[in-house]
Amino acid sequence: MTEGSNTVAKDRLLSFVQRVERLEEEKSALVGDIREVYAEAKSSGFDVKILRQVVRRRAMEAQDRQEQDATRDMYEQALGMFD
Amino acid sequence: MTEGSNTVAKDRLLSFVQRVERLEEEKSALVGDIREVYAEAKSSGFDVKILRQVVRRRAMEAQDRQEQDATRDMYEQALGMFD
Amino acid sequence: MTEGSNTVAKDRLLSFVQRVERLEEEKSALVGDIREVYAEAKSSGFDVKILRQVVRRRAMEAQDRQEQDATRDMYEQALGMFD
Amino acid sequence: MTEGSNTVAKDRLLSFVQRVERLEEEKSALVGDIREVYAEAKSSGFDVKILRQVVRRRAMEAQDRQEQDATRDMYEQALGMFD
DNA sequence: GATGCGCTTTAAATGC
DNA sequence: GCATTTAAAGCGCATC
Repeated sequence: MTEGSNTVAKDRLLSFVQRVERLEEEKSALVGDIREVYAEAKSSGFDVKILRQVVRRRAMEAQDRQEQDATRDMYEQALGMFD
Repeated sequence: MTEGSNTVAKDRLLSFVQRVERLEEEKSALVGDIREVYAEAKSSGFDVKILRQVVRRRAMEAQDRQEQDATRDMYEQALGMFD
Repeated sequence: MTEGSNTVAKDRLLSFVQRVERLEEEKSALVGDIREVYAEAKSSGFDVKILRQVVRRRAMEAQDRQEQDATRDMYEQALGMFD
Repeated sequence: MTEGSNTVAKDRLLSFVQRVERLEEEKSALVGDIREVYAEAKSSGFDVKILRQVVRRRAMEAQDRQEQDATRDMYEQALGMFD
């Protein structure tokens, strides 16, 4: 075959792969940007690990977060983890 | 060759692989056991997700955990997340 | 104090957090886009799991990839995994 | 109350947590053992990363593995990754 | 009400 | 030892 039977599938495959690769590239750039922000925060004296936690927790609805905290607190009290 | 030159390496390779597989098997069994404990806790009315958090947090040294909590609290206060 | 002493730190904190959140938002959008491409590929009959492997493998230098394949092949031959 | 109303729940909670912790401990030991086997294999000249792949692949049914390889090969051929 | 499936999260491994 | 990358596990949904 010249321009054989599976050319279409081949082309689609390549198209999908390339679209993903393009998006992955952009994603990598953003990951780099985020890293830079944290690096800057760190050099301003903030604790990066905690900052990441806070960002995650802000993404949760306040309601959910506070309910989770309350439940966990209750369990940890019961276990004497604050004594 | 009968009992060819690479038989030793082959045997070592197989031995390593089998040792790992044996250990992985035991590990899988434990993972299953852990899952069962959580399932039991759940049917006693506990919140499994929070329980997992608590177990994780107990594994940290109490000191570290409380320091982390305090730092995070300070940041979250500053961000008005409790208002 | 009016506009107290820690206002600056507070503002910097908020600024860092918001910059990260903005970037995370963009990142999430990209992750969503990638997911969509795979979903589309899937509904064209492609195997998404394998596609992801292929994308990862393309990211490795062709050289590395072929070396890895060769080594793994050797091990698997030695273990009789193709018999 | 002395031996108050929630003592039972408290006890159950502690019991669950401790059971999990015991199992997690054993699991950690196994993870350590596995790591040691790989370390030993490495010092015998084997490539640990590839070994891990092989162990994973042996865990898949041979059938599944060969199907996956065939599918991936087809895709990679279509993408000209072997040219 | 189970079983698969995809998304999220957590843990482990790899490389600097 | 730390940070990034990769694999595994948990969780929720949707479907039958």
